[in-house]
Amino acid sequence: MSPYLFVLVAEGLSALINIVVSKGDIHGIQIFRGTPKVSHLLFTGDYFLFYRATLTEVTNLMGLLRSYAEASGQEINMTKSEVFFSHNICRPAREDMACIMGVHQVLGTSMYLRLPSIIGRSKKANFAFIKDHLLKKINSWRGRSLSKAGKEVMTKLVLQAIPSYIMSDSVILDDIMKDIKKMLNCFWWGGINTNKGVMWLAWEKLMYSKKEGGLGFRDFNMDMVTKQGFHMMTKPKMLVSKVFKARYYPRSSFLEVSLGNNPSFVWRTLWRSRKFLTLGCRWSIGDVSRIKVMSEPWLRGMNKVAWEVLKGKCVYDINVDNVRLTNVKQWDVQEIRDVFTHDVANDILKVPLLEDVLEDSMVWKEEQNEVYRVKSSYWLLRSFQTNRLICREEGDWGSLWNIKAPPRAKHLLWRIFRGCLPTRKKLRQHFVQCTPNCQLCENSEEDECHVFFGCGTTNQSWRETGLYSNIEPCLNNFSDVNALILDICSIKDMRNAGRVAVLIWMIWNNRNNAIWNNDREEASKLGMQAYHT
DNA sequence: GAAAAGGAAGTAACCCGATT
DNA sequence: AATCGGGTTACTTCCTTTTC
Repeated sequence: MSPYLFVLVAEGLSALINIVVSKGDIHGIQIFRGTPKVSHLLFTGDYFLFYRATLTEVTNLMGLLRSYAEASGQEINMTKSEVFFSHNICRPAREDMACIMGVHQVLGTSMYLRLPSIIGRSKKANFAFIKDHLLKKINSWRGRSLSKAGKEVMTKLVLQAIPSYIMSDSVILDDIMKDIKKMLNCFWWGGINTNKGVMWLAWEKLMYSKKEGGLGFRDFNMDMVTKQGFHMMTKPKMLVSKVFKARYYPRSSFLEVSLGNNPSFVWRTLWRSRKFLTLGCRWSIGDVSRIKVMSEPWLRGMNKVAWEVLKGKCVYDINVDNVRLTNVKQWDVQEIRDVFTHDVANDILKVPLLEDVLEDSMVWKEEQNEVYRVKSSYWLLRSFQTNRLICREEGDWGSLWNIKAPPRAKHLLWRIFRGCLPTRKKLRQHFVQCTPNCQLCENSEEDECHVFFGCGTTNQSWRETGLYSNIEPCLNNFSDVNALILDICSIKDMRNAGRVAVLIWMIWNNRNNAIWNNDREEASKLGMQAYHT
């Protein structure tokens, strides 16, 4: 059945339930005083019904479901349904009621929408399934030979998307995260049939952005969680927002509340996102404002919320309304200058009071449309972490990725720059047993310089393409391959740079074919191919 | 030889029920 | 509603082993 029909029919069920609830025949559950009573949650074909575990309510519910089935013509499959009882219902009572309804009892350990429905103490075990998913996916792709560029797409679009669903409302444990990164790194550096191989770079270094010399793999976990926090603040009318607000911060705002007692796992996660929200969120001030001056982020262009105060006696109690003229939407300049230090006062006066903002509303300052985006949040958080481990690798990485060449060629250049191209010399440095000499000419040691510029065949192919005139002067000036290639890539003519990149890739490809498949191309042919790509 | 992985042990955090 | 404590689980740190 089409999903739309499902929704239409479900509306009917929802209405039915509402009627019965309002008559008092069935009571929804309330997890806390002040939270809305929830009697049902519907998600496409899945229905969650909540009610008291008494015989009358059970029979009422069954009657309701029967009339729904008759009216809609939809059979409810009781064998596929499950019931979960609270701990304080004794065993015989549970069995009786389950029997009346004709459904299984569950312990609550099952999964719903690919998420564990109850998260207990051993989260490691609860979330271990993520690793299985990933492993399956990787295995299903093993055996196909993917270029590094292909693997990049695969990793970014497929593999990292698997945990993202779970990541959107729970922070994955470090241990599991470590394993995931390990798996991805193995996949990245591994060969066709095996995930083994020299891991030339740690995953953390691949997570640098492309401009910083990495490949831009990301970990969005915290940012996705923060998105939920943003929703919680900006959409107070959503059911979840209401429930969480009533349970955890009934009298204060989301940003200033303490963790509270008996916090749930999800609340813990949301709660942690506050400090990241304060980095990118700003209040837009409405007509009547309850924003507390000291504890809420509402100033523009300030990284810290706290500041120095002149007459600091009760600033913690005042809100924005107190430093504003009544009736007119303007700052009370006199008052502000009296209470705050000079700099702070200037900052305050810079905050615009917009006529068309009626109510206080939270906006995301990193985006034009002021709506939270995981992407901008990621860069924001990262910019705050720069003083820690994250530092960029030296080099002009921008020009590398801007070259007009197929991605596979650019990836090869990147590997050369990063010093992780498995030439014989490099392999021996990593203590892999192999002969040191070039496999094509067997004259000299195989290092990058020799492969791409020194070897007889390659030299010839440079001439064939007519690019030799470009690189010849460089050969004498630079001793370092990186600097040489970089110089060629930064020449104005992007088409030429692209040709150089392609030819380099063809040379490397030819070398690999020669070594592994004993299949060697003529230099002239290489040159021609590179020229016409 | 270097980096990653594994192990052990001590410490912090957490869950959850009991208590008032 | 809030706090406390017992028992687990997770994290940290340091060290050794393994792998290429």
